[in-house]
Amino acid sequence: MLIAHIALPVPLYQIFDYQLTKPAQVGMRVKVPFGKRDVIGIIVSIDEKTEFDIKFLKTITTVIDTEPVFTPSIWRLLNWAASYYHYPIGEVLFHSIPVLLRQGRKAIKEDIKRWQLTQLGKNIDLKSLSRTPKQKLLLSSFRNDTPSENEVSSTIYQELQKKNLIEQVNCQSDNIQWQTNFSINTNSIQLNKEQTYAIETINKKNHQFEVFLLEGVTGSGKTEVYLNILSNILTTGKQALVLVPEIGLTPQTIGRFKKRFNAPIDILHSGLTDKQRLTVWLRSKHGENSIVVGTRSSLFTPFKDLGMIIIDEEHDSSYKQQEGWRYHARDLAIIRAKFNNIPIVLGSATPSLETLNNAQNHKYHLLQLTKRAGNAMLAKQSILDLRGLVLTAGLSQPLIEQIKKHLSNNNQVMLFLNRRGFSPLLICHDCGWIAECPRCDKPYTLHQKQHKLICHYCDTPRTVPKQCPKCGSTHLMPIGFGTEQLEQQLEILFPNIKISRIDRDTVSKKGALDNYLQSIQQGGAHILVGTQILAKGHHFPDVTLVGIVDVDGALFSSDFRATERFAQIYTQVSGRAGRETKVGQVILQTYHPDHPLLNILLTQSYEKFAKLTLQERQHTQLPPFSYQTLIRAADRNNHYAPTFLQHVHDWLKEHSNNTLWQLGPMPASQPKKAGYHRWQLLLQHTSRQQLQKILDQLLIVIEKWSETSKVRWSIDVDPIDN
DNA sequence: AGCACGCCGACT
DNA sequence: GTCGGCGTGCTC
Repeated sequence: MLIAHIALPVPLYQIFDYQLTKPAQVGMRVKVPFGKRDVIGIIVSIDEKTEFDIKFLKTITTVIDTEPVFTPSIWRLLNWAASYYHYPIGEVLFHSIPVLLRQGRKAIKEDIKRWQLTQLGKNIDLKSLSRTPKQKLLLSSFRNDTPSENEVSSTIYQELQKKNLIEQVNCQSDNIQWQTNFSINTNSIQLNKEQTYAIETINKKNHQFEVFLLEGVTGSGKTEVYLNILSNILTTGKQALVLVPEIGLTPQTIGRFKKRFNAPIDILHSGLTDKQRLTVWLRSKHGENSIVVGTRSSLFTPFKDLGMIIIDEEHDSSYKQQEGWRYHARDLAIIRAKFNNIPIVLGSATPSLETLNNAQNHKYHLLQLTKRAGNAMLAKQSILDLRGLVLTAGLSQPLIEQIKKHLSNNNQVMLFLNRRGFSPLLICHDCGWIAECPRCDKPYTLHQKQHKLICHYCDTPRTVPKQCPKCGSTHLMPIGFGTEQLEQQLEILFPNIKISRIDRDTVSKKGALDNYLQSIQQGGAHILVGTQILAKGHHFPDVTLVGIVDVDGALFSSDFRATERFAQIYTQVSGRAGRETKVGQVILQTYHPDHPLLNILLTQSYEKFAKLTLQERQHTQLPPFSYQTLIRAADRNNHYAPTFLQHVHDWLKEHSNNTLWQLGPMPASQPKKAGYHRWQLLLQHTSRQQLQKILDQLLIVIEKWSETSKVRWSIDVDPIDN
């Protein structure tokens, strides 16, 4: 009797066995009875053995697929990933496929429907449609055999169909290979020596696994290098995968890709419907597109013949999934490239220290672009000592004077403040009561325009109280400042200047960011206020002054990666100030003007900072010189979670002969969230393999403990705490 | 994760 | 008297 071992979309480190009576292969989806319900599963292996009592085996209801949903290399990747991240294989497999496939939809392209003229439509006099000009235009375009696409609303089509002038017919999905018509639209951009060298080096080795780190300062032409190496891959008929950070999908960059290659390019962005996602997935699997550009989860797109992976802005933390299966898309992409034996290019102006370390050890091939295009000059950078100065919404008088100066030259000013809202605190002036989120025990942030208090930890809003609930006083004061207040102050200080605030609150509406960008691109005096969103990716050619309103928050954080993140943001930002003809200026406001990090960044470079910080990490045995895993646990009574983690700690201590460092159990960086008390235990080891082995054993025992079910626990391999 | 079973509190 | 709260246990 054949027995199929099935992974199910449940959070269990377990495979379920079923009788298999129909032909099927590993990697296919099946429908099976599971408890009282029917679920979709994926066949992980087929043989004749089972650990389970064979009498009680249920039988697979249906085999959904006619071929495996996973390509061999994705299959290998996902199995590797499930074991590396210690996450249930069922969840991993299901996470990686489009939603519609998870729900059991057939993995085949739907018949492509096409509109065509009916006999009546061919012969009817166009004049009869003169009262409906749009229908007339559409009909005549059909007659001229130039059906204009998207522009026409679907209702026009339906009207014509009602009049029996056009009809829908099925047509064979056109199987035209893009390779046959492939061409490259070369452009006139003159490559510099460094670019040429990078391109040649990568092209020389583009048939085998190798990790390239393309370290290119802002404006040094990384995209042009990408386009050139992609040309080379596409010319051989292979496909390519390009990963970009979450907000990095700028229309300009995508436009450049589409312009350059006469081949289908698919973009996976958050605005797609499930159906569109499935279509891209299928196209890619069947080799019908040349390039897929997308964010983190696009990593799991199957390809018929993948030839290269590019990770743009590889240091960006949005590549790390922060809930559920906490994988790192950059790290997994490297594994994927290795399994596929293809090159992978990591691009960044400010590589992560992990990646730089690998480059220094010659595990990665380092290629540098140090020249800014068109001889753009580096910005003047200076520290503004805030001690003893009077501030208005965080702005010192000297900074305000500088803003004035730049605006009067018809230039633009960018101000960074990594804090949304009006003020991060609302306090009662008479009794000191603080408005706190009861679920998180953290102060609410006041959002004045929305007339709401919003908890920035769990996102729950509430109305702003008119009175202090403790003493009844009506004197409630906002303390501290965020982008909203900064914007408001700037409107008072510069009444005739355009001001755009760009943060999560203002760009959440669809198209809002595009509108802002457009208005900014038009040029002229303009102040941009924003959080980190502003730092990423966009080109603001007329910005000549960048002000970092509050750097101290980043310098004195308990997270050992905070300085790295600050250095990255700072470097990216200062790289954006000024262009060919205009010298830029960057001003940092701080109460700690002598902080060594600031001085290294100002007088030297990100690279120098990175080298020094890596040395420090080596001395303190922090990543990348050791490997970490975070075990989290949460409960409602603040008792089960810490005791559970204490047991984990004790068990590990007993079973790891002192080579394992443990920190905790301790309250998580956000000790209470959405009604749950959160605890964590940090594990650190100098050997990745050893740590993996310990985790393997740990999981087996954790699963057996009865107290485990009393907590919500999770495991985070290579954590990046936010 | 679902889903059922099971045992205690406040309601048409 | 029941409806429903969520604690507990199980799923081949």
